Amino acid sequence: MAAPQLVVKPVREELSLTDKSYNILKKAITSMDIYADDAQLKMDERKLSQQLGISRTPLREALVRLEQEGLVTIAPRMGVFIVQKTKQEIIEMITVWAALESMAARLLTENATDAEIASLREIFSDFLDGGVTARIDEYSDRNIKFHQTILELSRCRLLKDTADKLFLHMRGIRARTINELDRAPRSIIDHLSIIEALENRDAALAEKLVREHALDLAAHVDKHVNYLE
Amino acid sequence: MAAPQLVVKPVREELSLTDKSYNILKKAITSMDIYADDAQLKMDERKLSQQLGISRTPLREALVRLEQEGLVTIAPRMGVFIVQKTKQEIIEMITVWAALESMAARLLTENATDAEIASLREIFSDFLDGGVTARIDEYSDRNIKFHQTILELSRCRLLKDTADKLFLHMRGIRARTINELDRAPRSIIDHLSIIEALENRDAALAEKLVREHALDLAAHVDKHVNYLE
DNA sequence: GATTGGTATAATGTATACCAGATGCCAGGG
DNA sequence: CCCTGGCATCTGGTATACATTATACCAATC
Repeated sequence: MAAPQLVVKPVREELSLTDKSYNILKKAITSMDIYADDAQLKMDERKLSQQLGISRTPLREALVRLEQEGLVTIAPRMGVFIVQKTKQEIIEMITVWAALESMAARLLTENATDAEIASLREIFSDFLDGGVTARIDEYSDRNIKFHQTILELSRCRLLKDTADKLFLHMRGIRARTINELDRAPRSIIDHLSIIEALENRDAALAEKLVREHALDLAAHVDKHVNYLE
Repeated sequence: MAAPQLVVKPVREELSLTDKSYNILKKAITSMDIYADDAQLKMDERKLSQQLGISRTPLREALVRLEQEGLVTIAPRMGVFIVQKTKQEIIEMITVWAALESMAARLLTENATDAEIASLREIFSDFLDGGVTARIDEYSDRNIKFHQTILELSRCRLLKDTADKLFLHMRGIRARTINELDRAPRSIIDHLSIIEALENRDAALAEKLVREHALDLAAHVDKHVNYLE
C-alpha cells in the first residue's frame, strides 16, 4: 500500500474576468424576458463595464463569446444587442432538438443500464395519480429533467452539449409559453410511452416516439405562438 | 406595377479586424495537418499579431471565437493551443452528424421539389459506370457535396449550420483518413439507395439509410483509425 | 551529476487612451 | 410644416501600456 501523501487539487479555480463576466451576462440574458414590450435590448459597453467593475477589454471578449453562441449580435459601430429569436428560428431549434434527442434515445437503449432507465420513471413518480395541472411549475421542472436525462444517458457528450446550447435559447421563451406549451396531461402520456420503449430496448420505437413528441411541440408552436412578431 | 427604383446592397462589406483575423485563422487551422508529429500547436499571440499586422486586442477576440467553436483551447496564463480531437470525439461528431442528417432527409421528403431531388442524382452521374477508385479525390468532393446538399434541401437552416460546424472539425482529419474512410464503391451504393428513398418520398426509409450510412462510418473509424492516440 | 531554488525574461490578462464612425439635435431653407 | 445639412456628442474599434504569472536558465548545494 502506498505511503500516505499530501493530496491537493489544482489552485486554478480562479476564473478570468472574461469568464466571470461571460457567466454573469449569460445568466442575466437567459433569465430576462426578452420579448417584453419594454425590454432593453441594447447593451452599453461602458456602462456594463462600470457595473461589473472591470475594464472594457475582458467584457468585450465575453460579448464575443455571447455573440458566437447566438445570444447577442454585435453590429459594427452600432453596439451589441440581445437577439430576439423569430418563430421560425424557435421551430428550427425544436427540430434540431428532436434530431438530437431521438438519436440519444436510440443510443440509450444500447448504453444505459436498467437502473438508469428506471430512474427516468422515478422522475414522474409523484405525478402518476393525476393532478398534474395543479402543480404545473414543478411538473415543468421534471419535464426538463426528463429530456436532459435522456441526452445524458446516451453516453454521447457531444449530443448533450449540442442540445444544451439549444436549450439555452429556449429558456427565454419558456417564461412566456409555459402554460400553452407544456400541455402536461398529454405530455406525461408521451413520456411514459417513451420510457416503456426504452425499457424494452426498442431503439426504433423509442427514437420514433421521442422525435414525434418534439415535432409535436414544434407544430404546436407553429400554430399557437403568435407573440413572436 | 411599381416604379423602377435604385436597388443597392448595404455598403457594409467591410469586416472588422476581429472578423478578418478570425476567418484567416480558421482557414489556417482547418487546412493544416493537426496530427502531424511536428505540428506546432501553440499559437503565439504576439507573433501572430505581427504577422497579421494588427494589435493583440482584435486578435484575442478572434481567438475567443475560435475557442468557443472548439478549434483552440485557451489555457489561462499559458497560451492558446490548437486542439487535437480524440478518436472518441471524432466518433461523437459523426454520431451527431448522423442525427442531423437523418432528420434532414426526413424533412427533405416533405420540403424538396422533384427537381431538387434529381439534382442529388446528378452529383454522381459521372461515376455510375464504375471506375470510382481511379478518381478518388474527385469522388470525395462529390461525396461532401452530396451530404451538404441533403442538409441544404431540408430547408432547415439551423440543421445545416449545426452540421457545418461539426464538419469544420472533420476537415482536419480528412486529409489523413481519406483513403481509408471513403470506401467509395460501398459508399456510392449507399448513396443511390438514399436517393431512391428520397425520390419515393419515403421519409422513414430515407432517414434510416442516412443514419446507418453515417453510423457505419463511425464504426469504421472506431475499428480502423488508430493514429489518434 | 542531479536536483533545487532563485532570478531574469517573456508572454498573457487587464486597463486605458485614442480614433473613427454613428446618432441626435438644431438651424436654415424650401 | 417638413426636409436637409452640419455640428456636437457618444459609442464602439483598435492600439498601446502596465501588471501579473509562467517558463527557462543558471547557480549552488547535496
